[in-house]
Order: sequence, then structure tokens, then C-alpha cells
Amino acid sequence: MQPGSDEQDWREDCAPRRTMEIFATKWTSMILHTLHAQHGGAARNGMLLRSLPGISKKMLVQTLREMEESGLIDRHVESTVPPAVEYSLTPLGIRFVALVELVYAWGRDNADALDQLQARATSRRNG
Amino acid sequence: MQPGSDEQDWREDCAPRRTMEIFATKWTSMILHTLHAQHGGAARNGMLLRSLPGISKKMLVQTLREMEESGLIDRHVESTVPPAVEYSLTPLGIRFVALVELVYAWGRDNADALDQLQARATSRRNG
DNA sequence: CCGTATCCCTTACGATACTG
DNA sequence: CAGTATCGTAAGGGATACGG
Repeated sequence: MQPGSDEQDWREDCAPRRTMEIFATKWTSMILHTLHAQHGGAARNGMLLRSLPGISKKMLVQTLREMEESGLIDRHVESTVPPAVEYSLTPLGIRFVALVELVYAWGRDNADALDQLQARATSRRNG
Repeated sequence: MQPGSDEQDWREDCAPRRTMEIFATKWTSMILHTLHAQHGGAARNGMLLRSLPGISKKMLVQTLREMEESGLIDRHVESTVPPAVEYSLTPLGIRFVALVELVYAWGRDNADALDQLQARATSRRNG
């Protein structure tokens, strides 16, 4: 057997793999980051919609529901007219968002390298 | 304007968003982790196939090509019979895999919380 | 051993229109 | 303001069989 990684590292349904899958849903990390950047870690539906260029209402709501199901966020409804709904980070969400911030920072710090590679790839494709 | 996050945080095609997309491709992180765990950070095609439960040949090759394109790995062909191909981490890949290891460790450390949530979600669905 | 080519299915995602 | 319902497309991913 080799040193380090063996077949057990990525058993299907293991915790690390499920963690990776959280990143796999397009908008989850961006929503978490946005919540985290707000005072108190909470935000309204409309605010999120405005903060995430390109997201559709459908995907926002759908992703929020999945995140609630995953235990990353809480949903609080104020029964006023018109209704006010607030989403906030759970303790698990707060722990997870630390990871998101690391990825965000990594991207910022490595922007130059990423841009160069993209430029090379583009020019390669266009001859 | 609010403190912290504003609309500019997730401009489409910004570096952090492209970084997130690397995680979004199902097998990329697992491949990187496996390479990283090998001595010298390099591995053969067949070895990867055996180390990643559930991956298909098609997805392995396809993902490896995309990773090469993204500058995360290098591909080295030894022209023997039968041919031997080795994949290894680039400098960028090495920097990125640090992030992968953090996510992996986070999943391991939070396995209990994730399991509990999954159990609750399952029982909720089954009544 | 390594890689390619099909076929096919499921899911993710987005646009739009409508309700309390 | 928040959420639902529908429809349509594109991408992701798996099974299998074949070729250097």
C-alpha cells in the first residue's frame, strides 16, 4: 500500500465528500459570503437578489431552501404586511463560511496567475 | 451602502468566482488530493482510477484534461510499450491543493454535525 | 495501459408569469 | 416583499464498446 492516500480517502458519502458537494451548488458559497459580510450575518431575500449578479429568483429561493435543509442557515419570518423574511447563519454555517472566505481570498491572491492562464487558453483556442 | 459586501464582491468572471468553479467540477478536488498524497505529487492514470470509488474512465480523463487546461496539473507521457502516463501538480496546483486539504479536514472535523443533520433530514422525509 | 467515441439520462439552471 | 408554477435548455455525468 502506498503512503498517504488510499482507497478509503474518498468513500462515497463520507463527510469530506459531502462538504465538497456544498461547494458544488453554484450559488451556495456566494450566498454565505454575502450573509457573512452583513452586520449580524443576516439578510433579506431582496438584498441577496441584488447582491448576486446573475442569480434568478427561482435559484435564490431554491438554494436557500437547500441550505436551510443542510443546516447552514436559518429562516425567520416576520408576519407583517408585506412579509419580511430574514436569513441568518447557523453555527454550522458560521464554521463553514470560514472556508468560503479562505477560497475567496485565495482567488483574489491568485487572480494574476488565473488571468494569465485564461489568456493563454483563449489565444490557444483562437490560433 | 452597507458595510462589507456589495454588488462588486461576486462580479461574473472574477477570480474568486472562477476559483469556486474549480470546486464545482465533481472530481477535481479528489484528484488533486490523491495526487498530493502520493510521494512526489504524481500518479498514473490507473492508480487514480482505483483510488476514486465511483469515477468512470470517461470522467477521469475528461477531468484531467480540464485540469491540465486550467494549469493545475502537468501530463507527462513516457513512450514505452505499453505507454506510461504520469500526472503531477503544477505550482498553481500545489497552491490550490492547500485549499482542498482545508476543506477535507473541515469535513472530517465536522463529520458528526453533518451526520446528525443528515439523519434529521432523512427522518423528516420519511415521516 | 491509455485514450476515444457513442448513447442516454438526469440534474442544474434560467426566463417568465402569476399569487398572497 | 416573498414565494410558486411551468417550461425549456444546457451541462454533467455514467455505461459501454472500440482503437493505438
